[in-house]
Amino acid sequence: MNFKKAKQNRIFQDIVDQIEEAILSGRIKPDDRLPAERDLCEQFKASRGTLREALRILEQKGLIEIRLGAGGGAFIRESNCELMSETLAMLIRSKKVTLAHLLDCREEIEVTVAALAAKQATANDIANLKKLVLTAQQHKNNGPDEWEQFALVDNEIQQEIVNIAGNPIYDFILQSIYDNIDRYYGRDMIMDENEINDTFQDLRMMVYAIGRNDESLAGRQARARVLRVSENMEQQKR
Amino acid sequence: MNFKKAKQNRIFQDIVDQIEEAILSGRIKPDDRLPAERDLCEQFKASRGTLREALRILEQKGLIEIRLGAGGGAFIRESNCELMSETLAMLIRSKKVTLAHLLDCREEIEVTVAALAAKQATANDIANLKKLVLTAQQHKNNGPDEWEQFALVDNEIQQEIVNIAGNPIYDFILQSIYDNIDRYYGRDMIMDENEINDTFQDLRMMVYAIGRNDESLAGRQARARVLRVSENMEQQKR
DNA sequence: TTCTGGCGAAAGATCAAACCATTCAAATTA
DNA sequence: TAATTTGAATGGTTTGATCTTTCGCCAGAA
Repeated sequence: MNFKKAKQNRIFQDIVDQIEEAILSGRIKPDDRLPAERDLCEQFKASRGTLREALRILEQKGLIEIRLGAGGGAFIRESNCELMSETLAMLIRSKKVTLAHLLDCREEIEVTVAALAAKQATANDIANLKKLVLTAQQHKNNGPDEWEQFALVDNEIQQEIVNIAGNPIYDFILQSIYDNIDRYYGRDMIMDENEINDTFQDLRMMVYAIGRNDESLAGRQARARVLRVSENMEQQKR
Repeated sequence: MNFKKAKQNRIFQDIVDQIEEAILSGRIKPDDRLPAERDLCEQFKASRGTLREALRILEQKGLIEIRLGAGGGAFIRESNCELMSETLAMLIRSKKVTLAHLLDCREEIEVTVAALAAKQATANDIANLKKLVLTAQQHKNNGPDEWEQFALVDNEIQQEIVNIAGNPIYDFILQSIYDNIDRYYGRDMIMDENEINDTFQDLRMMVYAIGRNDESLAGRQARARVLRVSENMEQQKR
């Protein structure tokens, strides 16, 4: 037999479970506010200390956000991948994961995602992508003042490709990886004209490949693109 | 500018940071025990309630485990991917992720990992894999009594391949995905003789491909293998 | 000698009742 | 009208007591 140890009942855990269930089942929605601590104590018939331990756990799980002062309290949060990012960050801090691991993983997953997107893209998806590429092209041609916006559209395209791939797990993983790469390098990425042009070509080709539902080409282009980004980072590091 | 809001100083957060730093930097090691709550209060000059909120957070992060009774206390835990699994589990419960997403993601990542392993496998790695395949073959040939051990060796081989790929992020992600698939299906996987034979052939071929450093073939074999597992699951579901 | 039950200390779990600090908004004042 | 004051709501922290679980030890029984 293989039973798990029956953890002793801890009141705060029961409170956590109840609130968590209410949130995840959608019974209470993002931006809703839980009753004040003192009221919750009444409802759960628990002391404030115990209740607060429960709130700490929910807060750390990213399910609620606690605001101070009048009108404050525990607010339900939109779920996001912050917790996954934090987990990765811990693995990095404990030296189990390095920057090279992050970059490699990003490369492989972006390739996978691009191929998936190519396999599944509908006419509608492709039209959207092409529109975004046009926008990017305009920003590029309008000169250095709009390069920042170019970078934004670049991100939008990447995001759209992940959406087309249709599996939110990749989205969460990639977001977490980006977050942690940013912590190494800072968020800002400086490109000169050549790099902008190269990046744009990569984008155009990748969208072209996805438009033709060519998985293999899309994957290759995705790899080319992400390798260029990695190189750019390596240079700025020095 | 893009600063994060400077959260007001919360004492328990400061305590969490200090202990977390001590753990992740290795100043205190797994199985070490923190001082008793009442002693820690002294050291941090904080009340027990505050200290306990900090311990709750550390416990939730999987960094410590709290045992009750005499000789109990807060013990440093070996870091593992439990937290990542929990995160995934929450995404599933909130309906953002489905079983199909898990299976797809598993498929793509195992393919990626097999290809990486093929690219990087050393002679030593390959020898290890072949030894494991031989063990599996013996268990298979020894009949139904040893099929359970066959399954174990099967897992070992998969684990070894992830190790050869050399990027722990894949390991964490895959473990988390397995954990969550198990929660759907239960841990036990029943195979008949045909399935055992097929699985063994997949294994053999995959190791063969890795042994020849043939990324493409390794990837294809990995896909064949994981698809077979998925099918088996689908059947048992009915 | 060896097993068993009970006792007491260690350590976490919980409770209760304060008081402090922050924030918002309504009331007051210049 | 605009700036300032003030009060209430709400989370943050403290203190100290009590309950519960667990472990080790020891005396008595088999």
